[in-house]
Amino acid sequence: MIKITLPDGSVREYEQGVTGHDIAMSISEGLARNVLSVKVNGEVWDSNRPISNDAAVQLLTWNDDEGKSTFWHSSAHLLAEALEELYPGVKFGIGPPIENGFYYDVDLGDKEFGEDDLEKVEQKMLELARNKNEFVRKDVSKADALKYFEEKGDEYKIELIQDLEDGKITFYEQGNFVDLCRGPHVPHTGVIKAIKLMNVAGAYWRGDENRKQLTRIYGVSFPKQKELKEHLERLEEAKKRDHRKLGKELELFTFSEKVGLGLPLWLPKGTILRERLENFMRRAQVKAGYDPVVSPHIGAKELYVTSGHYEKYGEDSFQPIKTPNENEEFLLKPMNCPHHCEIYKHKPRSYKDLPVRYAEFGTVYRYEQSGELHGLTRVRGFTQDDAHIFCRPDQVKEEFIKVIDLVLYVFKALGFKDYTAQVSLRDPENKAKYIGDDALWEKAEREIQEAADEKGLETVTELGEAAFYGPKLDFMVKDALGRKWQLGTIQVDYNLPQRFQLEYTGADNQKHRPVMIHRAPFGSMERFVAVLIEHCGGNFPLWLAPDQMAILPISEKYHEYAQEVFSKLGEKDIRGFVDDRDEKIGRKIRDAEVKKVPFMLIVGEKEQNEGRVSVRRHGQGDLGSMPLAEFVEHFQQASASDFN
RNA sequence: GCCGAGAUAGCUCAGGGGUAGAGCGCUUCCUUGGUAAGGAAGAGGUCGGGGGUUCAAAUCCCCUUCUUGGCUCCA
Repeated sequence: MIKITLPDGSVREYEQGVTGHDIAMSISEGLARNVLSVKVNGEVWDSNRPISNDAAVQLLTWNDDEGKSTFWHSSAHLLAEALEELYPGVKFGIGPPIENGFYYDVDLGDKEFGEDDLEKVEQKMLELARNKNEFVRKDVSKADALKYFEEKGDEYKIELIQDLEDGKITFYEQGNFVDLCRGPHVPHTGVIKAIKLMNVAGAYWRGDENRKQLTRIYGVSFPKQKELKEHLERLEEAKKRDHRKLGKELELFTFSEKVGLGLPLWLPKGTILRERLENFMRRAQVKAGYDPVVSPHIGAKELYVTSGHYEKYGEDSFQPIKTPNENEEFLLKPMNCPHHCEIYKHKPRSYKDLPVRYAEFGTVYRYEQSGELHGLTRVRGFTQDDAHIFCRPDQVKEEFIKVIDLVLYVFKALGFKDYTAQVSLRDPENKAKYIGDDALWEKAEREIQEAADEKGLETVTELGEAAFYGPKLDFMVKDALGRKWQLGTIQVDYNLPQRFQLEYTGADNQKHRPVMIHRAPFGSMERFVAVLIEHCGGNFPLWLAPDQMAILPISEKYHEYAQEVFSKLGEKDIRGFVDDRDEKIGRKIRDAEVKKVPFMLIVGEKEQNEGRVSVRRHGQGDLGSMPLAEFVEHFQQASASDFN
């Protein structure tokens, strides 16, 4: 007999060789039906795999993330089985579960796989699922594993097996399909009841753009049809919050082919929103001891040769601008830091002057690959809420922490709770991608982690995500459709001060080298606004809303009073418009609601006679009539409470 | 840049070899109104661009530009 400890701490005795399924059966038949896999001493196993020793066991169902992963991983195998039936000779790459579903990378030879094929494959999968084929685990030797896939002619699996250790290789078989796989899997294909293949995409084998591009088929599956339906409805809802859609509907920004791809045009309402954010940041920065600076949009090529940007990105950048006469070349600035370094250098610095903090809403231009452009989140011209802090080495951590405070303040003010703090380090396998010496990199990496730890920030570490001149602390946020974007970023940099020969005179009367901290709490105005739009679904906090109120006269007779209210509110910095169209009040209300205007002020005979306004709040309805002064007070309170 | 999908009126979209359609928006007129769409009339499109097939192309084929879902990249 062996002892099995369940998550609630209870211990039960079972025969040696008991399976997760058996354990579930001993609790209830219903549970046994729902068990997808089982966690044995922290490792996820098939629910039908025998347990031979005492163990801590957790039964995993659809309600556990790991249970879902098992389910989707098995769905990927089912997809592969369907593909093999429909397209004999297909070769397989990898087919993992992902956050919302699964995919399989396949080589279909000459077959052009389009979206029309998805439904056919989907039907085949459902057909195969109904066979309730068991997933059978088999240990195989490396030699046998290689032999199997050599005979099958699947070079991708062979490559994968070659990297595996002999003795630890397993195959899984369901129906006529055999795959290299470490598992685990659901008991049989029959539990997969609802399947939707979402889309096809090209994906490079092993993520290497120099290798063959395989066809990646994305799908999602569920144990119940209803759950699939709900999932698809959630996706539809999320699409309604897409900043590209709302940006158009609310007239915030637009693009023009004639202006150029990836070059956003800010419309008046979007510009107001953006300026309010900028002013908010300016005030916060004044408080935090930053000095504003301004630098031009271009800089001599030599500037970027010095900074290292030219060597690193010159080929993949907008090419230099040439002057008509002299042999001069200028680059559109891709970064503000070289300019700020030169500002730092305009006079000698004493250790007593540091830290110096230069802030600029600097517009930069980067040549992004055309396939990368995406609404406002990935563009070719954008404005960073940039600043560079020049400080002594002993001030780095303190300054870094102050910046973290600023970023957190900004996120809090805007109600961003769902972010990840990511420590972005060098790829240790590929140090040639970065400039600067190891010791300084290590020092910077240590300082970032320490600062984050001191702020009690929960961080994830990503290798290979550093900037080429230094490590970063990035604040990542997801958009409506779950795509991750980097917003705020803080970077410690020992390299640029060296390249620009920045100095200050220390207490010892010797020259010393300052350290630079690059930081942008929003990241860029464009991306930040995009994420903000999706975050609030276009219902901006009152203090940011482009139109804070709409004055809606009942009829033409009250236009004059409406104008009077409008200018009185303007004096109190409450912005909006008078809807003086020849429409009925119901219509005006509807239009203001659709445009997500926070306050609607209805004015007619009663209001005019008594100096009042009838107030309606977006999404809430009629708040009743009140004297204008009372509305101003109500507005100001509402505005302040929107500011977290 | 690569693989897939798409582009028809300002917006959202239908149509699919034989003289371009709807709803909303816009303009004009009627209506002067009380908390989510008042009525009528009208203007508006070389069906993204180029080439080909055809008696005839928005429609079929090829190329191209842009948009889009991914991949790679992201100072």
